[in-house]
Amino acid sequence: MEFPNTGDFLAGRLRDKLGHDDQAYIESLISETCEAESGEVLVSRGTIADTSTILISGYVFRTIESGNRRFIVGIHVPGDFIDLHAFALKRLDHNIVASGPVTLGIAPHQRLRTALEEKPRIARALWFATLLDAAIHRKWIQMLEQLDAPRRIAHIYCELHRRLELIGQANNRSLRTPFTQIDLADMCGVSAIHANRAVGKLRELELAEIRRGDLYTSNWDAVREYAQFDGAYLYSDGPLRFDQDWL
Amino acid sequence: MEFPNTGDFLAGRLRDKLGHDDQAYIESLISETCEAESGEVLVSRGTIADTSTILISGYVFRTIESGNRRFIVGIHVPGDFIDLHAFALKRLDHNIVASGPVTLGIAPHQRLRTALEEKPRIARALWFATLLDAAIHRKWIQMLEQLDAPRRIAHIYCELHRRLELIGQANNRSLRTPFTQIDLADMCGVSAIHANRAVGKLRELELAEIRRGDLYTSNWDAVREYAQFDGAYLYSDGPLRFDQDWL
DNA sequence: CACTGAAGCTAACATGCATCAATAGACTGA
DNA sequence: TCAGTCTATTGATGCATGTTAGCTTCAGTG
Repeated sequence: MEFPNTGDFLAGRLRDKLGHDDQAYIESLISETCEAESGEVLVSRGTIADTSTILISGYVFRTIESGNRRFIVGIHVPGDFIDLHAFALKRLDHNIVASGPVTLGIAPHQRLRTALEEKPRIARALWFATLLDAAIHRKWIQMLEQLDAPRRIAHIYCELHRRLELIGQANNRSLRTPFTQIDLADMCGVSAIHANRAVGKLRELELAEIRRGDLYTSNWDAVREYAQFDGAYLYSDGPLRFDQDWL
Repeated sequence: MEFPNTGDFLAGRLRDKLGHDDQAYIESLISETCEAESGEVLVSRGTIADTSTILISGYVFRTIESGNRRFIVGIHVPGDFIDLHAFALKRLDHNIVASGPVTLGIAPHQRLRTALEEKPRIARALWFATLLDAAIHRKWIQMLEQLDAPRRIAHIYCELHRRLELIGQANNRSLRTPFTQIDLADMCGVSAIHANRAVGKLRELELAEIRRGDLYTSNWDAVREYAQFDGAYLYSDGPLRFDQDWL
C-alpha cells in the first residue's frame, strides 16, 4: 500500500509512541483507500460496520443531529482513526461527515481483530488513541463551559494547529481549512450570525484573520494566550514507553 | 474481597456485557478498599500513579481548574472505573474529586497488566468502558452547545438516573445526590446565581424540585422530554456479544 | 456576460446569562 | 448559645448571544 508520504502522518497521534515497524504494521491494516467529497456522510449513526476508517488527508467532523440542527462534537485531522469505536461498540452514536474533500483508508475489522490478537502493543496503541479522543472531548467540554465565542473559535484553531504540528503539517503563519462560519457556529454552539461576530472580533483585536475557513496570523502565541490554550491534554510530550511499562 | 452487594453494581456499566465469572474476575483486581470525604481530591492532575480506582459508592467529579475557577467535565456513579486512563496515559489531564463521602476500590496496575495479558475479554471490556466515557463526553459537548441552563441541569439528572438504573440504584420519584448549586453551575458552565435561577425554573414549570442536590419529580418522562434526553448514547441495550464478534 | 446560490456581513431588537449587592437559611465549631 | 461560613435566594444592571431581516461578496455556470 502506497501513501502520499508514508509513515510520516499515518497514526499521526501515535507519533513517537510507536516504532517504525509498528507504524508500518498499522498501515498494513488498510485494505484500500478511497476519496469522498465535502459534506459526504462517511459513517452514519446506528450503522453496523465491519470496517473502520483512517483519515489520510482532509478534515472530518463528528456530528450529532438534534432538533433539525447539527452540532459538531469533534474534528479529526490526517492520521486519526475516525471510527475505531465502531469496532468495539458496533454502532456509533453520531455521524462522521467530510469537511472538504478527503482521502480515507479502510481497515477491515477482521484485520484489526488479528492485530489485537498478535500485537498487544498495537492493541494498547489503539486504546491510547481512543483515550486521547476522550481527553480532547473533555477539553471541549471545559472550553464550552469557560470561554466566550471568539475564544472558542481561537481555541479550536490552536488545537488544530498543534495537532497538525504533530504530523508535520502545520504552518507558522496560517492554518488552511474548508470550514464555513456555519461550521464554526456548530462547533461553538452559537448561531451563525454570532460566529460571524466572533470572527470579526478576532480580526478587530488583530489576533487573526479568518477567511473562508483559513486562519492567518502573525502571532500564534498571542492567539494561544487569548484562547487560554494549553496543549498538555494532547499528551504529545514524548513517548509513553509502552515497552517498559506495559506487559 | 467482600463488597456491600457483590457483583451487582461493580463494573456496573459492563452489566450484561460480561458473564458472572468475568465480573468476579474484575472484582479480584481490587487489592483494598478505602473511604474518602466530600471534596477530597482522589487523583491529582499530573500525578503518576501505579494504581487505578473503581468507585464503589458515592459520586465523583472529573474537574479541570482554570483561571481560578473549577469546571466539572464528568460525573461518575458506583461501578465506574474512574481513572483507567492513568493506566494507559500514566498521568491525567484533570483532577478527580469526591462529591459527598465515597468508597473506593484500589486496583494495582500490576494486576491490571496481568489481566490484560491473560484475559483478552477483560481487556476489551475495559476498552469498552473508556469508549463509553468518550460517548458520554460527546453528549455533554452537544448538551452544552444546544441546551440552556435549566435543560442542561435536567439532562444531567436524566443521565444520572439512567446510569443508576443500570446498576439497580435508581428511584422512581427521586434522585439523591450531594451536589450543591455551585456544583451544578460548574457542570453547566454558568454562574452559581444562574444555576439557582435554572433550578427555580424547573420548580416553576413543576417538572422537578431540586433541594440540596436531591431531585424529586412525579414525572420523569416530562423531565426527559424537557431536557430532550435520549439515552441511546449510553449503549445499554443489551449485551455486546464480545464472544461472537471479537477474537 | 449575467444569473444564481452559497457564504459572509450588518443592523435592530429580544432573551440568556454574568455580575454586583444584599439577605436569609442552614450547618459547624467555639 | 453564638458567631462564622457555606449555601440558597432575590433584584438590578450590563454584556453575550439569539432571532429576524436584508444586504453584499464571490465562485460557479449558463
